[in-house]
Amino acid sequence: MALYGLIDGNSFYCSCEQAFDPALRDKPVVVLSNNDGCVIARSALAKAVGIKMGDPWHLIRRRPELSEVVAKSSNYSHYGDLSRRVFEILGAHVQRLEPYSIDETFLDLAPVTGDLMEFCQMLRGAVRQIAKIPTCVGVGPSKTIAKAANKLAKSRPELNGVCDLRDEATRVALYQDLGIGEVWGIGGKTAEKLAARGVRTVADFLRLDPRKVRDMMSVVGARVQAELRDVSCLPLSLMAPQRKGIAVTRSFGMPITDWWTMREAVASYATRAGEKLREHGLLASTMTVLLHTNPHNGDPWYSNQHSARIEATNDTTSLIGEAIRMLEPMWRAGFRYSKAGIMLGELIDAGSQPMSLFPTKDPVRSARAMAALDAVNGRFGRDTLRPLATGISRTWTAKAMNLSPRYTTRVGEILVGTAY
DNA sequence: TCTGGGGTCCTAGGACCC
DNA sequence: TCTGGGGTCCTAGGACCC
Repeated sequence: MALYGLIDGNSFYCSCEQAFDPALRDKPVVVLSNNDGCVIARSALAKAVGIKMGDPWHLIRRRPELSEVVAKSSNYSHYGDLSRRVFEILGAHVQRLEPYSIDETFLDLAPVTGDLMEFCQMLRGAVRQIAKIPTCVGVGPSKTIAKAANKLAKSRPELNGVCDLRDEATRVALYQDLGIGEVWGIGGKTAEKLAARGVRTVADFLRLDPRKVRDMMSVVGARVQAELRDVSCLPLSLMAPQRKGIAVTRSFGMPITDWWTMREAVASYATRAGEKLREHGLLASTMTVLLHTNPHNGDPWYSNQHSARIEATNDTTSLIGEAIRMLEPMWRAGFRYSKAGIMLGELIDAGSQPMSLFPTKDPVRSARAMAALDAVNGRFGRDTLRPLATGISRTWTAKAMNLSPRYTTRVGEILVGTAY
């Protein structure tokens, strides 16, 4: 009988900062993204004062009631070191484990003899004592159930950090109240779709005909349902799979409008991508360069990406050369399209949301929008802008590459300042 | 209503995860 | 002024082939 455990670090990045600096342990702590832009991890106290994942730091720091909050810039090499340490400690007690992310790993608990709850508490104690990281453990007959158990262990203090869902009657009772969106593999979109059909809890979801689930949610949903029904479909994978892509992407704190600044940035991303390739012992045979303007400020935004087959390499100079070659035409086009987008917004007097006009069923608005579009294309060239459901954009794709990428290097998701 | 059938390969887009 | 970064998998649909 399969038996899985899932152990993960509580507020992992924050716990790492607190492990490093004990003075932070009784404070609300957040860890910030690149450029200290937004919150990517919150300690329990930070969650308690209402800080949400992704909250922009520049807004939080202005609120007087949050003046106690300590913010740390992210330090991924530090977190990686502690993560390896935690996995080492666990490996000393569990023969088969599958690290799943930087802060969590699945455990094969089937071979454990004796009291399983005591064993899980022992693991927690070892990690807390040696690595100074607090953890929670979920236990169940499938990975998905173990994930759900882990979540419950976190949200219910009376469980003391370990939640055991081996017993079917316990699960059935819990599924009555467990929101389907809480389940591993069910995201916001799917939860919305299910809610529209009156499916809100795991219990509701398990009542659905599996064929209907398959139709609605593809094999992914079918698998989730089976796993929740105690049919384990996701075995433990002991070998880390080969990387399929490597990405180096950054946004800037300020709009970048100078070509040489952008060129240098992309060169440094290509350099970093080369380092990662060599670390993994890989060559890239396809490269993608992405670039977009700030999508948050209400202006029409520009987004573009270009992929090309390249001669398999992990050489820095070659990667930089390819990246710059791809970047250059997109950079020039970005200015043109941004200007065109702004002109369109002015012409249709749509304020900051011209994209919401396309497509529209209102014939008057539609006609006005199309007339504006014609005017813009008259100025900037045919087909500069075309109506799309998701926004004003122009895709630039080389259709010549008909070979399958073996490994992809994506270099640069770049914020270009809109040029007026 | 019927329109050949069965493949492969590739891309774009969507959804999800941490 | 200031809004993350790095991944995976699945599907639909087009091009192409015999």
